[in-house]
Amino acid sequence: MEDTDSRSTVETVADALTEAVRTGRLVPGQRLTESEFTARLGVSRSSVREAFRRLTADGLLAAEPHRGVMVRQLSRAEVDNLFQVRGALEALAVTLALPKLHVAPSALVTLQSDLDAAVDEGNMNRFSQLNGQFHRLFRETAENPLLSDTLTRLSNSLYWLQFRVLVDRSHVFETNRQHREVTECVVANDEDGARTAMLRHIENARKLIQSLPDDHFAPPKQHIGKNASMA
Amino acid sequence: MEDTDSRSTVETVADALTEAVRTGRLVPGQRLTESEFTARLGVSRSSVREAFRRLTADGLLAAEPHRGVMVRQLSRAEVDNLFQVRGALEALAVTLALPKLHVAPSALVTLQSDLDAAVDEGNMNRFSQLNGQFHRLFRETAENPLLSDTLTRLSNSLYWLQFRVLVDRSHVFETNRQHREVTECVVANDEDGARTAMLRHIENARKLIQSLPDDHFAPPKQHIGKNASMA
DNA sequence: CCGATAAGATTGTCGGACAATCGTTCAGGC
DNA sequence: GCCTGAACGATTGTCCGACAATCTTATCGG
Repeated sequence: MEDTDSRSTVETVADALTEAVRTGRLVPGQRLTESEFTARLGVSRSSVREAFRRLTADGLLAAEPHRGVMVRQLSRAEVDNLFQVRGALEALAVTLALPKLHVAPSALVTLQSDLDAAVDEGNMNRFSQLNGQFHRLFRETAENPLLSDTLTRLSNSLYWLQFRVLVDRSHVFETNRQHREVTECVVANDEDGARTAMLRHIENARKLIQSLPDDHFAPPKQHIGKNASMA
Repeated sequence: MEDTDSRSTVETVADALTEAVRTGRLVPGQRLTESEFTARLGVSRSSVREAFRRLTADGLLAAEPHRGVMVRQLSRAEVDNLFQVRGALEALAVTLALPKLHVAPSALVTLQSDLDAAVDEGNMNRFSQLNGQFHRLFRETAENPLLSDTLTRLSNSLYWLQFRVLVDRSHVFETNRQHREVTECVVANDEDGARTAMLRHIENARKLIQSLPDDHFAPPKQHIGKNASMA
């Protein structure tokens, strides 16, 4: 705990929690209590609460009134809902990014080479990491911060499930083939083709995730009425 | 005070702030201090801070570290970014909602009649309200809570600008004509037509908003803060 | 075995306190 | 006179302790 406090306390806590989720020390569905982290990280309850709320907004945690927060675990229905939104936004990202990527495709083709190499080596962790970079490249090249942030939030919610799928060797060839399809359409300046290929890729990811056993998902539940602020 | 506290303190504060923004008592760009509302609403600073964070996540307020929060004011670039995302998501809402609205179109056609009536009467406030209901009908019929919440958040950020545009009589005929176009496509079960009409409607709204004078927008973000712009 | 009740745990809210940071003001140096 | 910079006030960030409200769990009685 001898951090040089260059960032704010809340950021430190939030980063620690994010790391714990990413490394799997905290698994989806697991309940987190405030007191647990005030003690472990040596910060006040206020900071822990603030970090909880921030990560909840980021899609990494889920909060229920008077019941605390847990590592977010999606139901199958929520996965479908998320992929509908994700598909629309990733397609938009392709449309916005394509002109820029077409004139300067070096980053994309390099990334594609790395993906191919990772597949050849059977290095699933690296492939998973590069897969994230692939999608990030599109949403950042789109130069729309709102779009990028929204997609990042969706990705955060999916992190665990996506990881479960991507480490499976049996799907990696097909998945990477779809990547290559998108890349080739971008190089060929084929917008419709790139969009379609990306949508097919997203739909494929959805199906792979939905093929996971039930114990990876939250039980189907009624939607929690969040906020109704219009009249 | 004399409220029967059926909801939580934070919700009460958040609702009060939302109402203040909607009625125009708080205008975009205005800075809000915590102490101001602890005193006025008789709640603790914790609750005010929490309410600020919640409304920031909802897109109604904007926060900057160590500088507090203000009523969110978009720059022209942010408006464009928002409308790109909004277009993609409203189009998705149309696609998802169309089958359901086609078999049970009564709510939609009633709403369209009300819109037409509001136009005939020149009742701009009512038209603005019904316009919100029109879009809300699609995103709620889509039965995708994530999509609905995301679109609601975008709408919150736009509320003020949209209101400025909608109260202007000179655009209401064209705007409502586009509504009717969407409605007719839905009744005719023409998905592509409905999507296209909705996208045209959204793009039209963007242009109307961008035609507002500069003082409705936040200054464009720039990293170099050396200029002296005093008034 | 099941339901009702009591005890415990956890969150929601409060009030105060202090440090860190930002914006402004004002004095001094060029 | 204008710019630089130090002091100041205002505001946010963080911590602490306390209590009420609510949820969870354990216990008891039918």
